[in-house]
Amino acid sequence: MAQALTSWRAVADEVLARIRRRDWAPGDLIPNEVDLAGEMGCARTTVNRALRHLAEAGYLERRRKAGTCVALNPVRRATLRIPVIREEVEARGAHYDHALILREEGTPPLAVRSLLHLPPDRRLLHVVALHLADGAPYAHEDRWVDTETVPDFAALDLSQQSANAWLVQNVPYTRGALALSAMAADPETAEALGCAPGAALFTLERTTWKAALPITWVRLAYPPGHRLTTDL
Amino acid sequence: MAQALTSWRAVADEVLARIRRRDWAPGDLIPNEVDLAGEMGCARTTVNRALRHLAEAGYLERRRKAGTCVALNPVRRATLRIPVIREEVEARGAHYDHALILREEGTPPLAVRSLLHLPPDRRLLHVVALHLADGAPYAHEDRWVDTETVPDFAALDLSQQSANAWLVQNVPYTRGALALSAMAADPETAEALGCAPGAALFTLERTTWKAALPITWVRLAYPPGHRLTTDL
DNA sequence: ATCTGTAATATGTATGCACATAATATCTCT
DNA sequence: AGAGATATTATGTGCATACATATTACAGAT
Repeated sequence: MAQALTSWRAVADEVLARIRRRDWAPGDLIPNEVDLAGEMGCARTTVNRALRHLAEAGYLERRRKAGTCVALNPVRRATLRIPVIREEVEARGAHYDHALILREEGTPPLAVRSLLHLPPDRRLLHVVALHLADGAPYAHEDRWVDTETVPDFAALDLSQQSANAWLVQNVPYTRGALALSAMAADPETAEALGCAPGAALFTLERTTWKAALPITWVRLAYPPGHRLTTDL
Repeated sequence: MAQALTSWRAVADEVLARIRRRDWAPGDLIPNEVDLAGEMGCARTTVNRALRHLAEAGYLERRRKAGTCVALNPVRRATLRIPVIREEVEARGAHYDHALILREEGTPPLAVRSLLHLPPDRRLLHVVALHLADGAPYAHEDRWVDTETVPDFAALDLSQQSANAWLVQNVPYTRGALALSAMAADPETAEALGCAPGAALFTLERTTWKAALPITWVRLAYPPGHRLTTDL
């Protein structure tokens, strides 16, 4: 070994370099931790930390006894920042504001009912709002809240704070699902966002439960051109 | 302590339970590692492992000397599986196939040029293909490849294997960017996917570099209704 | 030949210890 | 009071060691 690699980051870098250099090709079994530790001149703990990190990042696949091999598909996952709209807007140096468009009890559409596992006659609170950046439409929010699970929500003054802000602060969820998709702008959404009806909108849907009880379903629709980005 | 929590998972579970129970509310500083280790009846290393895990998952924020506090926003990130189309299709039990629609040298549009940091006159290889699941359109792929960075690509028989499969196997990248968005179907894409022109398509764009050299830009467009999902 | 129990082995985890590092708090000098 | 040096402190990391656990490989039984 030319130089002892004694920090787990250095070890991880070296292993990643070998993968990129194809010293170790996808699918290959790489040396075991003890051997690597010997080669690198550090403790097995350090190698373990490095390899665990690379496995979490998706570069390696590890199985007890079988060993560690280079992942066949270098990147099969990405972590993306889920926008917290107010922060997102303010991070751009813009002034955040939101406007309540609708707030009434009603029967949610089938798609929402089935996602939340609700009976057909169950009534929820329907909230529609528009998020603004410097006065311009930033995102359109369509939300259904189960006021049986979250009774305090009914009394909330939504002109003061956004539904999302209140919910994340006050109702910890135990399970959630996220779906990214696209939708054609319906007339109401188009008007709110100031785009043409039928325009292609990027959407982000989130459903949350507290144990088995549904809390809320929310869909954010962004104006045409909006992109959610991340590094790989 | 009722019961010594001696595995990092148990410690993590306990800490998460306290956060959910609001013993520790968002923004609160939680006890330091030494104290927690004392309370839980385990080594500081174990607590460290647990807290590090929760911080990576986004539940905690940690700063040296300042301490560890409960994240203000429980989930601000999600890891999502990036589809490897062939696998995705076959995982559904469908037969995968792909069809080459176009393959010719040309000047990429401005958006692609600027993403890849290329001069205006630079010519790239343009490849358009359709991914099929049981013969039905599954995703439309629009790709530009820099054949100066990847000379071997020019000689590739794209009817045999997909551009993506070859690239991930043969050209390790050092940097990549991912963007999720929506677009209105242009006539060619609409025809390939069998949807109406102007329909809202969910798109996934990936750009990759090898050091400072651009490798490829690719955009996958999915038929209306397609959703990319993940748990929170 | 197939099934089954057992040994071998690579990774996974827990611990005590030491020292590194970042960031805040405090003290000192002007 | 303000600037800058210094102490303090919580997390970050490395190491040696021991034991746990999942899986494979192999040997022996049927």
